[in-house]
Amino acid sequence: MDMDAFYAAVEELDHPEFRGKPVIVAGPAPRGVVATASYEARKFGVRSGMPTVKAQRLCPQGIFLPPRFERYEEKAREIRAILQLYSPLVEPISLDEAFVDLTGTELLHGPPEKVAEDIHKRIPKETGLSCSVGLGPNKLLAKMASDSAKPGGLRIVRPEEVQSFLDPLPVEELWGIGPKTAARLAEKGIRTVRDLREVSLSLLCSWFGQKGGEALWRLARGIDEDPVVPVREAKSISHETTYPADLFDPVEIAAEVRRLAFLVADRLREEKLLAQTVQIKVRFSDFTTLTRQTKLPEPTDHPILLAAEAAGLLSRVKIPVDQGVRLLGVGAADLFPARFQPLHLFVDAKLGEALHQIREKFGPEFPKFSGASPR
DNA sequence: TCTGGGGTCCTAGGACCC
DNA sequence: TCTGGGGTCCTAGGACCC
Repeated sequence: MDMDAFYAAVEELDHPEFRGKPVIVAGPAPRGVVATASYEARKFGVRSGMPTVKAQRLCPQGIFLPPRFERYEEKAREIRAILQLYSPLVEPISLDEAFVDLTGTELLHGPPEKVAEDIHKRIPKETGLSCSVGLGPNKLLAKMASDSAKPGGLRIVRPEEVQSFLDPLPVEELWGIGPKTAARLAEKGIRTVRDLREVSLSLLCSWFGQKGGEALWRLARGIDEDPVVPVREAKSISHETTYPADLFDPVEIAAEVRRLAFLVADRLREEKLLAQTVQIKVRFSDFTTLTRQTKLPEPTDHPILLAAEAAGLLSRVKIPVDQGVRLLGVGAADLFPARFQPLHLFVDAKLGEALHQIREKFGPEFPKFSGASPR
């Protein structure tokens, strides 16, 4: 199940005066990008991922709105609750998309075809938002079926129809084939799924490696054994910011890294997790991007420890003289449930706890990251 | 036109060990 | 003195998805 132009549709729901107009939910120009464009806006060529400034040029009469994620999350919860009436196996892919495993639900809810129709009618009726639904023998085909039904449709792909459904599609419509892989395939004259299916497994592996080749071979045949998994453990948590203007002051850059590390610490604590790996990401004016990571002796959620590690990683990065810093990011990986109190051998655990409580009470802008604090 | 923020998974090279 | 082959862990980068 995949919601149609979800963020834009929620805005139209909340602002009836916007309905039928080109609504574009986007980060602010000049550096923002389009998150979702309504179908009305798509007529002008506006697409998600497109820089906001370009969307403004293509569609000057567009209604440009900043995202309101909390509101979208509210609607997403309503939608998930509906899906969960039909199966306990609901796997959200994002706020606006989810897999529902209907295996074995027939006695309770009737045949999957009927359930798909039910969901397709019920979600718009109960949430006021349009959705597309795809039914297939596995996740790959359900996903591709719903894509082919957009907007507002329902598509059923039965096992015997799999190849005739996939064959005429361009390879880039396969879930997992992006622009790079599509371009490499096009160089070899492979444009449709049928073309791809005619390439032998061994040739694909010689081009894309063992795993890559096998993945393409299976995609072309609609083979997918991935189970529907209702709850996945997070593998990493991160925060990153693209600055309205590039940063040049090393003191300010370091202060920003510490601020982001504190945000990551907040989230680790909220989710009751400890991290043993700290990562930073730096993107320069020319868009070159690098990452540094390090493994800690023990997992932690301590804001000062995490900030110190992140700052240490930053000190390993040589910022070219002609480059400013466009983006900074801090991430945590190697996550463990915080079942036991971490040892915190070197930094007072009570200080970390106090910082967490201050930020809970007064907000994440505390303490001030002036850039003046020493490293 | 100039490229967000949050993720996942894969590859490749080097260190280290047996 | 110089040498294999395999495995694991760590790090950096890249492709892809929403």
